[in-house]
Amino acid sequence: MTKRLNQLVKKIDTSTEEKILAAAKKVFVRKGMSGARMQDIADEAGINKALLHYYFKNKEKLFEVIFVEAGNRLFPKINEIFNSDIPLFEKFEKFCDEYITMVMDNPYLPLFVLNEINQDPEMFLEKLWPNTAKPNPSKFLAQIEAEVKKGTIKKVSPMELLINLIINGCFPICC
Amino acid sequence: MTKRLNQLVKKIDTSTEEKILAAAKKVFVRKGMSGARMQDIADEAGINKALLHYYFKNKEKLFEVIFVEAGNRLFPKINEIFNSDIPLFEKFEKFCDEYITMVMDNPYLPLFVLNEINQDPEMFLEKLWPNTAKPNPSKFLAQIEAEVKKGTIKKVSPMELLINLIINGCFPICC
DNA sequence: ACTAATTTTGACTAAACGGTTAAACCAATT
DNA sequence: AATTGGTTTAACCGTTTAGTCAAAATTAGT
Repeated sequence: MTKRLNQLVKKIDTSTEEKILAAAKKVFVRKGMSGARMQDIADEAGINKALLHYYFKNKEKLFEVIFVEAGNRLFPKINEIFNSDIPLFEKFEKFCDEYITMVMDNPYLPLFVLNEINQDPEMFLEKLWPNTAKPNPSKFLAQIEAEVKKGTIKKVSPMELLINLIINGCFPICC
Repeated sequence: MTKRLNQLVKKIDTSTEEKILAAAKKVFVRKGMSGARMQDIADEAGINKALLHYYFKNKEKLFEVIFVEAGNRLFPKINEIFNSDIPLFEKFEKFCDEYITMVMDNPYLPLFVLNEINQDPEMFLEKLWPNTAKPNPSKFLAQIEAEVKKGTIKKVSPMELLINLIINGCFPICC
């Protein structure tokens, strides 16, 4: 009786791994790698600290999972959007819409990712970049060049424009 | 002989306090409060770790000095510029010029300050804000309203405009 | 109901870290 | 030369922290 109930509850309840990941995300994103404590994550997940090491080898591995997930959410389908065939200004709209929505749901995410990339740029290149669809800026660049020649926009560096979009999205509403 | 030489060297050499502050700035700005190690700062300054506590009571106090100094450099004379009587677009130019120059000299500063404010907003309000000339946005706001009515610029929130200027300055050249 | 495998825990360890202390050092004064 | 006061250091201390381990609890198969 209780067994069947437990099984049912187990299926309904979020699994331990999911609880850990949710807790780790919350703590890491808020405090950063060096500021986060394994004990805090365990408390947040409502489990024993040793269980963290049972599911994830060590702090670094657990952080890596969160960081990669956060990065893939922050730079979601930037390339998919900007490499696609839709007109440039529709790209801006689509990007801003999706991006700002995401930032509003995860306010601390951009600063977190930006900061951790700053702390350890190699990890970004090794762990995040390979998982992302590689950029093919040629199309995006060509579209910008075209608009510049038409005179619809001023001459800008495509990369700077992208960075501006990403950075400005960090503070869509606050203050 | 050596005594006189030492005296001379002592006067020529930067003082210990200056060496500590320079080292602390370098380490704190790079690694953040939680990531910085007192030993690293001591090593960077080329001194014993205990000497840090001789000049500054503890890590928190030393950090505070660096944070306040960094903040006062990052938000330098924003108010002085934006409260002044010069025309709006000259304000933009002056601000961008001074600000970007500063960021180029201290690339890690904006992200550092932004991040630490995020970690402990109260410290910002208690330690940094009081040392800054209070803002008087009314003039700035009025100027923007005027330009909007003239049609020279689109309708924007003055605060958002300021934030955009500050944030965009974080990545003036890189990438 | 019994057993084996999996999951979870409390207690523990070793290292890292912030901070303290007493002694050594050094220039200036007498 | 001895004394004094500010400066610097090596050694040390207590706490925190990531990580370990064996035992307990739970689950799943028979």
